[in-house]
Amino acid sequence: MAAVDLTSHPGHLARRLQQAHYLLWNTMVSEEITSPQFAVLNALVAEPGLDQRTVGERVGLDRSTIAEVISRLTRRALLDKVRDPQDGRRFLLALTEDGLRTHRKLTVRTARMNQVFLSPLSAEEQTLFLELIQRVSDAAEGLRNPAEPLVDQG
Amino acid sequence: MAAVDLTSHPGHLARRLQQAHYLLWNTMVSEEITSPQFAVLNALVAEPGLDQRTVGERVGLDRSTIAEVISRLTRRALLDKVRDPQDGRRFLLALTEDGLRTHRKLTVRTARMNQVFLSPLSAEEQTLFLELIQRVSDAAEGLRNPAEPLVDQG
DNA sequence: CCCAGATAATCAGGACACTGAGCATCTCTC
DNA sequence: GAGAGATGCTCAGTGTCCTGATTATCTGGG
Repeated sequence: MAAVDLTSHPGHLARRLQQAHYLLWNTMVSEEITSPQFAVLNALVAEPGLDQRTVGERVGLDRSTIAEVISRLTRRALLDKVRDPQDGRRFLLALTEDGLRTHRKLTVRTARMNQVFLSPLSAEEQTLFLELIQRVSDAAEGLRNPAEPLVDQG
Repeated sequence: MAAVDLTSHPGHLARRLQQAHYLLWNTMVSEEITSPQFAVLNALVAEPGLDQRTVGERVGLDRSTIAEVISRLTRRALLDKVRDPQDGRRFLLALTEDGLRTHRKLTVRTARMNQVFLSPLSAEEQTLFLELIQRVSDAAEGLRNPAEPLVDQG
């Protein structure tokens, strides 16, 4: 009676986009390491010694998810986890030799995959595409932590 | 040493986009019904009496995931599941009165949410955005089932 | 010094999302 | 009509994702 066309729903399309990416990642990059796991490795290459929460912030994962991802990476000996002697609540994270090697290897493959993934778009469209996604995500993200809680008392 | 800028990675951005959408959906549409669940309801409004596999195909969910989603919707009495008398393997699915009501209610809220979600973009950008996502997803999806398996024997 | 609030991590519980394996049913062919 | 292959569904296992509650630790005020 009143069904909607889901192709005009950005949320639905976002889900499909991620599935498409998952598929391509699995065939072109790795069946062992997932895309979020690579993001964590990458964050620790950029800034070794970060704590869990901060890594999560860098790659966009909440406290629970980042804990799980890190536990898997630790189990596979791709990163080390040490109590911060300065602050007993924190764990300091850093890649192992194996983690570094893995990151290097996957970086190359990831670049190739991104090319294939975006190949249906022209060069200008690709740039625009990335920019549009980012603007939409950033805006919605902003709604989560209202920077200024809107003064509404006289 | 060689960390990558994830903002140029469409996969990473796709994940962030979906998280942003999840957040907005949760606050503006429903905390009970998820976006994939709404997609299933919507598919059954359009075509009542579909079987599980076909619904999954319509909304982009694999056989296992669609089974779980349907089991949740059935548990909440939003849809009915009946053995196909013509084909004992199939279950025929159709919305209950409650399911129809829920779909109607959420359709309105979803439209509002989509507006907010896309509001950082101009009207032209919005159209373009949806089109670009779809083109990328469709292309990657196409790699899954090669329509013509490329004859390579002389 | 001690306690209250903030902060890092864990745990429990729920919802997607995929693959591979297995079961029931249908269908096609001989 | 009996076996072979295809097809719809379920189940087991893994990996994101989220929220709410709990635990351990730190910090600041009295």
